[in-house]
Amino acid sequence: MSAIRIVRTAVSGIIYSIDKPYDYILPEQFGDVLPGTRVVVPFGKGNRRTEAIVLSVETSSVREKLKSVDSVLDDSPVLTAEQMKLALWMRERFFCTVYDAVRAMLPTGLWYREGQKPVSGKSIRMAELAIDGEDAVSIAAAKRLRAPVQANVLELLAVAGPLSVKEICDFTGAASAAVTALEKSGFVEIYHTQVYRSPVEQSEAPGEEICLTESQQVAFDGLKRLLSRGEAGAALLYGVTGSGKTAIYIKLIAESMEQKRGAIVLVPEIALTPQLVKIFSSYFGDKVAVLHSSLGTGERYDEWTRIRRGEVSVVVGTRSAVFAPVKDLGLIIIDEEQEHSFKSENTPRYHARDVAKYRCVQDGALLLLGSATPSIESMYNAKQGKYELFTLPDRFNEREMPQVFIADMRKELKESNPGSISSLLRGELEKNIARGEQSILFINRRGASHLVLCADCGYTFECPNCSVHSTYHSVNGRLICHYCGHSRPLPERCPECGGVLTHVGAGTQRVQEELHELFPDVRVLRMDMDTVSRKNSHEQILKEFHDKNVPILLGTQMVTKGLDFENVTLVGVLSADQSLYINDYRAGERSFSLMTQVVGRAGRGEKPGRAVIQTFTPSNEIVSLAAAQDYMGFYDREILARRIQDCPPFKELISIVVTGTDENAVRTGVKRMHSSLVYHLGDIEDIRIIGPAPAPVVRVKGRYRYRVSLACHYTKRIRDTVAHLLREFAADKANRGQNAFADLDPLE
DNA sequence: AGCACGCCGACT
DNA sequence: GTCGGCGTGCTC
Repeated sequence: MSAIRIVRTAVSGIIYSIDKPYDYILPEQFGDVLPGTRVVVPFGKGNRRTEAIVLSVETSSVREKLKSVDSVLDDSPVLTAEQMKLALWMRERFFCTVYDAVRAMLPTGLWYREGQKPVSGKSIRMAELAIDGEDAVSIAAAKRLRAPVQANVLELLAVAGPLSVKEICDFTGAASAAVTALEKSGFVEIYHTQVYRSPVEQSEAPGEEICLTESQQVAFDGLKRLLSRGEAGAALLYGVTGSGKTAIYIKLIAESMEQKRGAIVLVPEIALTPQLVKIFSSYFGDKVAVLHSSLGTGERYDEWTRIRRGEVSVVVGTRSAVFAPVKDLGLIIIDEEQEHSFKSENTPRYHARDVAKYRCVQDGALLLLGSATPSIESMYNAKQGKYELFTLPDRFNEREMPQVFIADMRKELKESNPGSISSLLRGELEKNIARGEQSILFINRRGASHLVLCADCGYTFECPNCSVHSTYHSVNGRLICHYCGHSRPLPERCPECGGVLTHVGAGTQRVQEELHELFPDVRVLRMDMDTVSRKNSHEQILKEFHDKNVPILLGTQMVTKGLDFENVTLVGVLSADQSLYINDYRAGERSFSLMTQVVGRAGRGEKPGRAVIQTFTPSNEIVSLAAAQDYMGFYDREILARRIQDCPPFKELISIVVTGTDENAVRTGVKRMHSSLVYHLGDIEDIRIIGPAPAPVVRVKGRYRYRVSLACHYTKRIRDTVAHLLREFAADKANRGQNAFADLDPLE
């Protein structure tokens, strides 16, 4: 009997607790199949078709009772050996299935769904001269009388070089038959090429020569030295807002391209990619690709393909772009590295910074973290010498930092101003309007904004599925749940006592109305999730703000970053409190970073800037540190708190979350999990086992969520034990109907 | 007997 | 997660 081939695979569509390698017979007919290739296999009792990825191929002479591979999805591996290793590492570290990790690395179009064809590249016909240009011109002259169309085509190709058949036909008015005829006679060669649906907006003008300031030059030289070593390294570039980090990124990328190595640049938000892509493409042309979640399936697939083929040297994108299959990776830049969007809140619950570190070690690449307000962890690592620290202390062109005022909202209330604009801010706005200068107002919409409550009994509207307050949308007059999307009309009176309903806290719409009352003739542009949902609308709003010199831009998170307008001389933080007082050890860091960024929006041009921070607690130290733009002061204060709280960077936090529809069952489930953790890990000296407690949002989409958290050093023993307990939890009948998952370094 | 439903447990 | 198997209990 001849040897049979067996593939060891990681299958999709399974839960973590049964994720392990599954072996299948690989029938002869499939030819060579390498690790990293996707296959379809029968799985489970019903033998339903499941996508799987080949981990390894072995031969065996003994016929085992195994099922057989159904089909092979890829001609060649879609993941490299390194990527497969990364997937296995992610499973260990983030408690996901191997395939969860694989899915994060592949573009959506590649996924297999029964009966559905995967997206493939579009191919077009290209025509090129098969003879040299001068010959083509003389042949064209000879053909002029008998075949004038062919003659035109030849002349065009001689001048313009390779063109698509369609372009030729459009340009000369020829039928494609003319081109085919030229191919037959051997003058022209026709070939097929991929046409890429590229979302990269090419910049028309090439980028200007970059001149670095003295401090930029020092940082660049140091980073260049690290990059040229060609071994894994990490650095933190701490540069105040407007200090010119992007210029250093560009020079560094150019340097790595010089060394024939690729780069990945991660940005926190989709909204920031087009700007950066445009700048980068002015320096690196079509060597730039962009990857983020709002690309269409086709676009994403094409960008991914270009990257994989090595046609791209720079990838710009959001979190998942950290997996971009860049050839000879030499550099990963994470801009605004403290941003929470680099942490995934869904399976696989990875942090892009962790993945980037792993990839840099794998590839001997440099990891560069850039920020005006580095995360406490990163600054700590820099101070400990784990990262090299580079500092850009000055704003570009030596512009002054804005002058910051703090408005006491308690006083406003006492002086019977119940609105969301303090008299101080109103005064500053008036000045700006009079001078024809622009202002940006920032609302933190987290938490209680858009809250509707009863003025008499204090009744508030909660979503019937989730334990969060519903958000009132005046567009359709409905209460909408921010988490599950459930919506219902707003009743006219309080359903409890019949009292009058009032709006508390303010969303962008409410503030816009208020601004309209204060300044009836002044235009206010609004930028938030509602107005930005349409494609490209973000840029349209900003363009309008800039071009039409609209006096006031009002918005949420998205107004805080990347915007650079000369005429903006005033910014306002309408309520600093909402983010300060949420129950999360990073609330201070988040608020400080937010306020610093907002303040940094003012005075980017010639004129000096002002900022107004409104708060009900003006004595809060973080507010005053942000007002003073004193990051190091903030760091010194915060690092002490972190040490006391047993939080990162001193300890890692891992939460184990139990979810289910029956609240009591979930509570007993999480208690069981808690005692297992105490039993298995209680002997560790410096571990803290916290909880169990309801998750910050205890009910989401009808499921209750309770959690128990560990503050500890993230050792192999911890990983193995948590993995073991998750499997044990799933296997225990007592936990039927409940789900347990672990989240390393959870967001809140 | 015949079947609807819910729970169990295995998944290569 | 998802399916078939199988027990329970109800109905014809």
